[in-house]
Amino acid sequence: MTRRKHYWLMKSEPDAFSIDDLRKVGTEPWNGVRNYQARNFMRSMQVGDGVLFYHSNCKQPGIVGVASVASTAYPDPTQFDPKSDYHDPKSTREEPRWSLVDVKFEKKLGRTLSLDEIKQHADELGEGFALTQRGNRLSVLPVTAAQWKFLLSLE
DNA sequence: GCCAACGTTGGC
DNA sequence: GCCAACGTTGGC
Repeated sequence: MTRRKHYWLMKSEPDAFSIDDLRKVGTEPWNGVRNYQARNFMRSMQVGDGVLFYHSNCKQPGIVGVASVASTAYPDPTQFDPKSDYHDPKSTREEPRWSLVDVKFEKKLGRTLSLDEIKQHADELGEGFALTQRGNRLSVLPVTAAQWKFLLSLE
């Protein structure tokens, strides 16, 4: 079953894991997502989907690179690890609560598309752009093909 | 470091 | 099932 490529935006704190870190390792299991909506988005991802890599909680928040989905969703191993910050004692191997996908580096943008700049294009991006919706803290969110194309045209 | 916004938890 | 308390996110 094939379907059209979908697009996503995934946030990461550069102090913890930056676009340069992703370039270094190539592919990274996107562990630690502990929000059901974000998890459900990951479960609907397919290999080859496009990912905008976003730096959050830092000096210049914004889109810094492009990645792709490199696996379908599978259980996040950190949920079973008592020593991990992401350990979830309520999750079992029989019925894992949390999932992740592997994310693969594609490219780093020539410049950061800052949140400030993105907000200035609210009209082109439309009402439905989850990133700039008030109070939205989702770390994984969908991007339409039109939004994807527009955002990357800003580079 | 502050704090608004939001999700989750748990007592009732 | 309500909702207050608490924890987290993330811009500023």
